[in-house]
Amino acid sequence: MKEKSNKNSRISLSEVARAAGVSKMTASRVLRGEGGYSEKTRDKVMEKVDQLGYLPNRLATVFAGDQSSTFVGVSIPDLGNEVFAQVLEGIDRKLGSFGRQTVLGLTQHTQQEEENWIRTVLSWQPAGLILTGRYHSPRATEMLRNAGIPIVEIWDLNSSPLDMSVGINHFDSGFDMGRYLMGCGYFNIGYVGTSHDTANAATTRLDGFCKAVEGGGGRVVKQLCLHDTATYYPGFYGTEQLLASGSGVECIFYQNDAMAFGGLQYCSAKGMQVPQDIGIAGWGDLPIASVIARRLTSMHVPHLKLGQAAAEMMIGRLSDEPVETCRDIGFRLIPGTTVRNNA
Amino acid sequence: MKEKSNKNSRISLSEVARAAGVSKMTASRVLRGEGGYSEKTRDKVMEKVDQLGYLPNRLATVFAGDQSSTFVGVSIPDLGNEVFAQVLEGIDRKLGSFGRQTVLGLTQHTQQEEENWIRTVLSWQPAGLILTGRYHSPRATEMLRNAGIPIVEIWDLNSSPLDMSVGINHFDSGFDMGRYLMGCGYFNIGYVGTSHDTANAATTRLDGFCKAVEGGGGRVVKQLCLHDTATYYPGFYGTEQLLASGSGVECIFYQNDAMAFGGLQYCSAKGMQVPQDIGIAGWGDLPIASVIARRLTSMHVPHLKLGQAAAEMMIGRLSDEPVETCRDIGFRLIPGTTVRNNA
DNA sequence: AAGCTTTAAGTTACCCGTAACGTAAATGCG
DNA sequence: CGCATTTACGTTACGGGTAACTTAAAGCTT
Repeated sequence: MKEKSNKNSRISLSEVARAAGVSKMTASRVLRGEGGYSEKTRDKVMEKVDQLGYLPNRLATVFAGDQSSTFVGVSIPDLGNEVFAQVLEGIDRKLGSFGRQTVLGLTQHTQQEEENWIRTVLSWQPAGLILTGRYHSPRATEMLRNAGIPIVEIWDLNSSPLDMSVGINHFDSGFDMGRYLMGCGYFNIGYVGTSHDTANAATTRLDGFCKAVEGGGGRVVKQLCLHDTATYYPGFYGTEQLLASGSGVECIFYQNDAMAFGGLQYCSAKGMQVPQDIGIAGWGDLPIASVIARRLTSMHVPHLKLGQAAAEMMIGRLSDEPVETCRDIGFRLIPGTTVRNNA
Repeated sequence: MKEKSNKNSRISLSEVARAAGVSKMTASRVLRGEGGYSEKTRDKVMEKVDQLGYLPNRLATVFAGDQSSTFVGVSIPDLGNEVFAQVLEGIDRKLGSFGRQTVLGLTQHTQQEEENWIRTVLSWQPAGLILTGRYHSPRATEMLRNAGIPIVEIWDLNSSPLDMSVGINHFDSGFDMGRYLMGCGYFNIGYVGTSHDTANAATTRLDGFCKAVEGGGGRVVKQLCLHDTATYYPGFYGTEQLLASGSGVECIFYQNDAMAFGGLQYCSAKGMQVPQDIGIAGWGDLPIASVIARRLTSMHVPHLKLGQAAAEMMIGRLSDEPVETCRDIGFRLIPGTTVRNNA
């Protein structure tokens, strides 16, 4: 009655063995190629494998407990942000080349989503987890500690990680950008970003940025768009609001390049010249930043390399190789031509 | 000796049951909330669950064969292409809201990679598969047919799908763009894209495009960059090569928006005015296309909606609801301002 | 209070592949 | 040729959870 079609129709090892006239164990040995059978037997078994279209059930293997799974859970805040898409691509390609599969989780930047996803994915006995960000809910942290599997926290470099960490120091990158803009002669500087109820890397960047600017005698005017994803449109409207507030900023630093493009577009729509009338600086250095007419001032982070490094650390740990638990992937300021040159 | 830490340390249901002084079965019933136990027993079990930090092992449940897994395999060519990143986001969000997890596979546009991934992911007993594209290797096709699970082929609408299909008619979208550009008064039109050894949606678009242009008395000059991903730089250099070839094209249609941005940049770097000196048309309508100074002529495809539709079809099929097997998600031509207006 | 029904458990078997162990036949060797 | 060793298998048990069945106790009815 009840259709369990796939379960019933799936060919099992026993069926292959029976068809080949050998025991389950012999068939298993042939499939794993670990020896202990004759050529004739091997051919017989392999013939039936092809004939019946047998596909092994990895669930059973892992479940038997003699092997760990080949899954790695990877949590990413969202893919609308090109940066994270590239990080994910770097991770998946590298994991894939080592025979591991990515189980994706989009956390939408919330700890609750992350916690739910962690609970679910742990129930699938993953070989390890790669998580974006260093801030997790208390329950999540507890589950992660108890999981007993390798964990790589990426993006936001964490000097005391749960297990391993790779990323950059966001505070420093914000600080460097602040110092650079001050060096360009700006003092009254705006910031346009999105607001988050929980701590995250963007907030840390802003902290570093403020420290540099305010420590250098400047002023930071913040414009945080509520409940918006950090893309073009909030960049556009955030800029409009900031400029309308009468704060008289001479330069705007954005949470990321996408928002900066939105800002550029607003300024150009209003007939403002960049950088003559206003300076614009982004963060993240999207590929397109080097392809628009004016090179966007930004902060370059090697996204793909970051993803690959995370996957390498995971693979290394899974192979019991010694791995560094904390890796700084670095960033590089791109001067660009969208802020005035102080030279 | 050998550390199998996670295996040994993971708390099992039996341990919870023993701690609570009940049988495994009773504990199982409590956890599934299916009744047949007293309140006192429930509290006792739940107390131990919290105390020991028990996490169920879904592998065992699925393996037992009484439930299908909550995994859905999703293959995507690459995430460097923003379009596919958004499709994936749409899929994962929707699947997640129904308690399903995405197992990712990046196929790098090759059938061999896809086949390998399919083999692996099927061994994990997924509930279903969502595949980008309609062209699979013969072995892959055979495995898919035998798998006995729901399969959604996305992106390239397939009127006779393996199981279900959702996407757009790429031939028609190419045709419509060809007719539009002819209508703008262009006759000598270039195409810049990447070359693929296997059939794919971009090739189908080009076929439709050629049919419209050549059928209307025009000419298409193709410039296919070998072995390159379809992003900004091949767009830039492909444009350079096409213009250097002396074909005298008046307008260029690109494989996608990213390549078109590369072309725009090349033209602007060479001092050519768009659309006065040359027309530029992209495909895909990236979010940034509406944020640059000139609105890029393009073809809009509802990416996020496409992903969500795919996930909905999958969920529907898994819930034994009747679902349409073939869904056209549609496209819309964006006239933009990067081709001359024939009005 | 006897008899019946309901509730709250426990027991057994099973899913699929593999480790560990057992065994019979083939081979090697002096 | 007889004994030790290797090869080529087969057999049993197991992992973690659940379906199906069984059993004991409690509740209800008249």
